Amino acid sequence: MQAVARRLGLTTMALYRHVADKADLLDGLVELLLTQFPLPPPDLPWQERLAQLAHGVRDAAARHPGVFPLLLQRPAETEPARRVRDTAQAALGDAGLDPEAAARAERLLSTAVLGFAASEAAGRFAHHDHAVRDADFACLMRSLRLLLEVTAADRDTGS
Amino acid sequence: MQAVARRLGLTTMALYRHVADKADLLDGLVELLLTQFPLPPPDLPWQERLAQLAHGVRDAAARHPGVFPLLLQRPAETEPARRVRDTAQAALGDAGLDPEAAARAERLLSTAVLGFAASEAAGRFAHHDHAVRDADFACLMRSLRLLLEVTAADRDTGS
DNA sequence: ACCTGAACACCGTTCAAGT
DNA sequence: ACCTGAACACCGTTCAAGT
Repeated sequence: MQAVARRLGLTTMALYRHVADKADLLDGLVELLLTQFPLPPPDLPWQERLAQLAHGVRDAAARHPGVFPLLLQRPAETEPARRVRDTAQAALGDAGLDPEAAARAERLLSTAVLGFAASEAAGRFAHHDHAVRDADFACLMRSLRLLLEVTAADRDTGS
Repeated sequence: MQAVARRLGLTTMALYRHVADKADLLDGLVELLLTQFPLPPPDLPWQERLAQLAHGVRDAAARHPGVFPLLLQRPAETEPARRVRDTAQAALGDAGLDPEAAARAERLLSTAVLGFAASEAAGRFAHHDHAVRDADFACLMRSLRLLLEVTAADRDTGS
């Protein structure tokens, strides 16, 4: 709070005009974070859209490692959070999942991607090169795509 | 610090005899957390071992929601952390992955499971029933097993 | 409407001093 | 060796008071 106020050239107490408390300020920060990467246009293939979303999330984590871990901590029911989630769910729907399955897949996929990005931001993989982490991320992306394609194929053949 | 000291019936300053600082105390807590679930015996099938590990992690998160999120934040190079990781890597080796691939798969799988458990502990899925979260977790487990089996099959047929 | 001063109840940490 | 008292530099937050 004091650091933020100093940066704005105000006293600490002036902040409480614009923000209810510290948690409210942090909520505002994660909301801002979710607008820091582009949402893929809906006419791209669904694989492409999910990949762009995941890369955007990872980039945002790299640019804002301090705030990012908060994303995994709160329900994120703000407008920008909803926009990101709807984009992912739409892509999963186009992958052939029914709405309920798409919602579940979105929760699981976002957890995997957010978890990876948060781990990286917090330095959990700090003893690995950036090249290793890039390969890890690529492997994660490949695995998730494979999984969705296998699931879709199972559905198509009715097995 | 003060709360811990009060619970021990000591003054706050007495803690600094046994612990370097607050971060050190928290490191000790996550170390303890990693001993709170059983490591599966190595004679079980690898699918079984990974499943037991994942369930153990989720239970630990449910029992200690306050400390758990810290697991995703630090490198975890302590002895208990290594034991858990080695158990997972051994199972992945038995699934047919070479050592490098097993290490990578361990990083990705642990991130997915830890991310899910941390999300649950922190209340990110608080607006969903426990039944929904159980189904989510079951879906995650099924997906990860499927993924490993597909990968193993690909390797066996040399494609 | 927006900002400030003064104050409150808390933090983690250090260090000289005690037994 | 282990613990304590006193002190320091910090937190977030409130509220009456200023413009």
